[in-house]
Amino acid sequence: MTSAAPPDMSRFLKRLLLRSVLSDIEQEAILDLQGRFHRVHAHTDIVLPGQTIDFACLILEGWLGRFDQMRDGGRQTTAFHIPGDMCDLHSVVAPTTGWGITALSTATILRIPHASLRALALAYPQIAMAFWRDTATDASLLAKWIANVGRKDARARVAHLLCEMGWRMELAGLGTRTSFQFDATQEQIADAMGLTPVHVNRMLQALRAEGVLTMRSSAVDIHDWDQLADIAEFEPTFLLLNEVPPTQWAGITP
Amino acid sequence: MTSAAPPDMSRFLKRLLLRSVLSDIEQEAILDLQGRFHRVHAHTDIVLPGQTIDFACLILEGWLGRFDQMRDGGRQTTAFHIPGDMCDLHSVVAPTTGWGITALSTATILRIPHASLRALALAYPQIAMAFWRDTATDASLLAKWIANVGRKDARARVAHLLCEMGWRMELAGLGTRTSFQFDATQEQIADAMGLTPVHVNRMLQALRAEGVLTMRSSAVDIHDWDQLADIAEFEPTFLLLNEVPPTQWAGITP
DNA sequence: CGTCGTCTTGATTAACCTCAAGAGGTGTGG
DNA sequence: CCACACCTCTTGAGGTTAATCAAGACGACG
Repeated sequence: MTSAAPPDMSRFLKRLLLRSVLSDIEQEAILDLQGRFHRVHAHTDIVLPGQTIDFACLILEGWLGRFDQMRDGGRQTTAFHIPGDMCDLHSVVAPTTGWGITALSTATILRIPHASLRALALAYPQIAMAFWRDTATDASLLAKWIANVGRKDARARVAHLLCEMGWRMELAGLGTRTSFQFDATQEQIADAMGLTPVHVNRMLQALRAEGVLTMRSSAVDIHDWDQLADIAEFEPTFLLLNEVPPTQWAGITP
Repeated sequence: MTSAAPPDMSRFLKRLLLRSVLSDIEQEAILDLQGRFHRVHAHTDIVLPGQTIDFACLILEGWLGRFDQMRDGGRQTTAFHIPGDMCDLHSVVAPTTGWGITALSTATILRIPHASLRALALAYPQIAMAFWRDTATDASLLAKWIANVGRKDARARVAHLLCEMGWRMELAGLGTRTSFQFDATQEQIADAMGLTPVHVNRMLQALRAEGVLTMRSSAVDIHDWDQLADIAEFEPTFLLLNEVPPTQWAGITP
């Protein structure tokens, strides 16, 4: 499904402003970006591995996953993306993908032409820096995921994912870090954490039994943030929120 | 150990030119970068997790690892870096690190001030794009590592690492993909692959027993590239070499 | 010559996977 | 409105991979 673009770059701009300072003119330029509106069902692949693309995907609603595919068809999710994320902004400088993007829920996205994004980056050096910083943030999350998958046990991995998503949802204005909507199936979590769905199930049960959280339908409620963060060895440094003074963080209660 | 900077940006420029097109003026600007020369011993930490830095590390000789540290002191290496890599170029836009950098061998590096790099990016939009692209390449390798650690068994992980290093060494002009110097200890490989040194040892033995490679002292010789690539499910797409027409690839025989 | 780092080997253990089956919920078509 | 299919979650039993623990061999270096 495709239609003309309702202008809704505000969440994306807000995300950039978490880490970058942009002038009014630069902010206007971001808000003026145009894209093609799409609505996709859950389990739809939006970008396939190996494709060369000329657009980037801005999420308006729902959530997507970036994945790498194995020969046997098995998938490893390498990143989760929520509304406000331009989930493959880096494809502007690397349009031939090794990865794919899939809709993990029903989602609405805007496809923004690379040409527009490149034009902005070339015209406004500070926008180029902000885009570069966004890619660096993405890389920082990837590095943290390597550490989680490589060195932590299953329970800590799941705990860390929930801490990460809590922070990111709160930063995106979609709930608080201890209470947010996250309608991931246990299989989707497994694909991301390098585990099997069965084992994710047992680890979530363990966390519930410890009383640190509940997950009913798609609502995550973290009852004991400190304990969950302790289990996960969660440190928010990797979210790269130090780049801008806290006064510019919108709606964040530390 | 520190001294005045002998200008040796040529490897770094060559690396950028693998994926980006830069004019003569832009290339000159890169070559004119100045840095502070350091010689470090193996096992020296160059950047510690949590530090805020105002320089980036260009490797002239030897090799470094980027790592994440667990509470118990255990380390997960998230990237290996070889001569020509500016291993934390992304720190220009994210100077407060969640990671650290350590010398995996005796190495010589140049510390390039963020200010110089930022000035270049702001003055030359195409250099900004090239730096952004370099960070995207870094992120692409990180994503591939997640997939390896999350979904492949130990033998395939080790095989993939050797394929990756072979390609990168060849691209950097430091040998061929089937024959290169790689003086990693089995413990360093284990830290990177999410394994124990004991198990890395057994996997290397298995690969040697299959006749696909030999590793004596620091020399890697891959006798059967196709089989090793098959074991590893290695596809070079993730190295992002499609950005520039092959005529610009220096000294590569496909 | 002795020490230290690295590699190697063996035995045991633990974490996680695989396979299998059932329960609960939801959407769909007759 | 009910029957059925399908998806997700759950539980159990048994199997496999890789970790852990321990010790010896080898080589480099002082």
